[in-house]
Amino acid sequence: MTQQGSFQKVRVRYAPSPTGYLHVGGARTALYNFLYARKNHGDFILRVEDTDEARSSMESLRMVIDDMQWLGLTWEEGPNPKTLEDIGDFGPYKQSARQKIYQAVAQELLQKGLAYYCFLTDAEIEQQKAAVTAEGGQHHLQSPYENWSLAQAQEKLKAGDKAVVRFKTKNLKKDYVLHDLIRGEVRFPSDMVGDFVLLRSDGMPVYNFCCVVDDHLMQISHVLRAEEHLSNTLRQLMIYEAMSWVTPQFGHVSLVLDDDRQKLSKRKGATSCNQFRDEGYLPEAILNFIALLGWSHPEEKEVLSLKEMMDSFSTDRLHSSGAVFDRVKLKWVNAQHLRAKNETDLWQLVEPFLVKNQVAFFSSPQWQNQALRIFKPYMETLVDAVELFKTLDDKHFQIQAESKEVYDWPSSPAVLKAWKDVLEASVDSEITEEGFLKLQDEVKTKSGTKGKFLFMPMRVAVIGKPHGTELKTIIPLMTKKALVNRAEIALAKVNGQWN
RNA sequence: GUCCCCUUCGUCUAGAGGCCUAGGACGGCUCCCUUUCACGGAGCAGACACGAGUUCGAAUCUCGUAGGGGACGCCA
Repeated sequence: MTQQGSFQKVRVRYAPSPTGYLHVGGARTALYNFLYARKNHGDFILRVEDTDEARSSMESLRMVIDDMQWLGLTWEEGPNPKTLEDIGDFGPYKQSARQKIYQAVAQELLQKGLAYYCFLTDAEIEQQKAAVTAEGGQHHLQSPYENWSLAQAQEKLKAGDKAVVRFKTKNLKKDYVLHDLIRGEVRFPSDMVGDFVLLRSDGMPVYNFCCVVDDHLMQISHVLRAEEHLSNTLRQLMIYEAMSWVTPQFGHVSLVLDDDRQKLSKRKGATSCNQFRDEGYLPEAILNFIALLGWSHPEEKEVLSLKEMMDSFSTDRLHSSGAVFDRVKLKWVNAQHLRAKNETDLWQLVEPFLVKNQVAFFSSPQWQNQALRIFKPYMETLVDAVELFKTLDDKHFQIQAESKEVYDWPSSPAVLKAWKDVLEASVDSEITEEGFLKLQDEVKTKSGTKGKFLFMPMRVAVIGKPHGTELKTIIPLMTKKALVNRAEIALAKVNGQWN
């Protein structure tokens, strides 16, 4: 009999296999586990499932850990984020370093006759599969070795033959019932699976086996994981029963899908956390957005801080159908978090993007704060700052094609001429908001225009396009010299040709 | 193919038998604010996959059908 529940303390884990970047689907699973731990004053453990030696790498582990750090999902136990050395009392936390543990458990199952050495080769398995498929039957593997005695098998092993250890699924109870936190009662017929591998022929354990062993040994109380593992749970339940171990509470969250309702794919755009970081997304926005893909706040709040999520998280608000990853809504969520930041903090985030794109800026914090105050409502991501700040950098100044219509107005040359003259006549080297308002009045009188016929040509002469920020707010951020220079370029253009 | 899971506006979701003429958010559209754009504000359109039951009453419970997804590895 396997029991469910009855653990001293909430202990949850996120167990990535380090075979690439941290995918947003994985990040969501990590987040749910993290939130559950924080809400229930439990432990959050990072376990590294690196038993697939061919695909796992230290570089990938590094990437996953960096992304988790960036997101702010911290763990009590697992690899130290800097040194990668284990922290915690239940280590090692890398499965590749736990082989002896798995082998001991496998031995116990072997001794009890609940598992057996199987010497079937790949070719033999293929052959058997083909034969069974031909007659349309169920293709569970039938191993001729399932009833061999341990001594018999060990002799063959000594002779140098390679064998895997298989779990024996004959003689088990008819079906297994899983009480899933999200899906309720799920019943699996035990003949759904055949004798599955526990240990590979090189002694390395296979996922379903080490997962159970580790969850038990690490005293994991709750397992929140992706739906793709739902049918694996049957195998795991069988192992728990064979070892008479108490099972944790399982909860299977559904998959994150692309807009074509397929599993999220790279072809449609970013899918990994580091890509979103490069695209100017805030970690709190990513967290907020992915949390809402399958979970909802009790008061239906949409813009949430990590703290608010930690305080209000519960598994009963997790739901079971697949969720499409809507990049448009992610942008909106990002904009909300971005606008909630004060200018000083925001500058810290924006500056690296400007530097990377060689956009010049003034070092004065007053200038930076003022610029951000103006640009914030125009920004959805940090990269948006690049185009915005370019308008203030002379080497990026150019009259955009969309300005042509404005320049074709008969009154526009007069406005530009007046603007340039008035600017040059001005005694100040920096133009304040009040100063600009005076100049603007002069231009109005001199050119005899008003409304959009006045403002649009002037805006083109300042930022290179007819739409954008209010002139009186942006002009104080520029030097008179730069403004005169731009006015000259604009005037030359309006008098010349559009090519 | 077999087994398992899922199915509410285009998308994310609220909804635990009467509070549902189905609520919110993103997106769309309209209007307001505004010299433009953006922000902000107000409003409009838009969904219970289908079919049978159970019940006085069903988005909610049951069963079927259809569609989607997942698993069937010496991957995780």
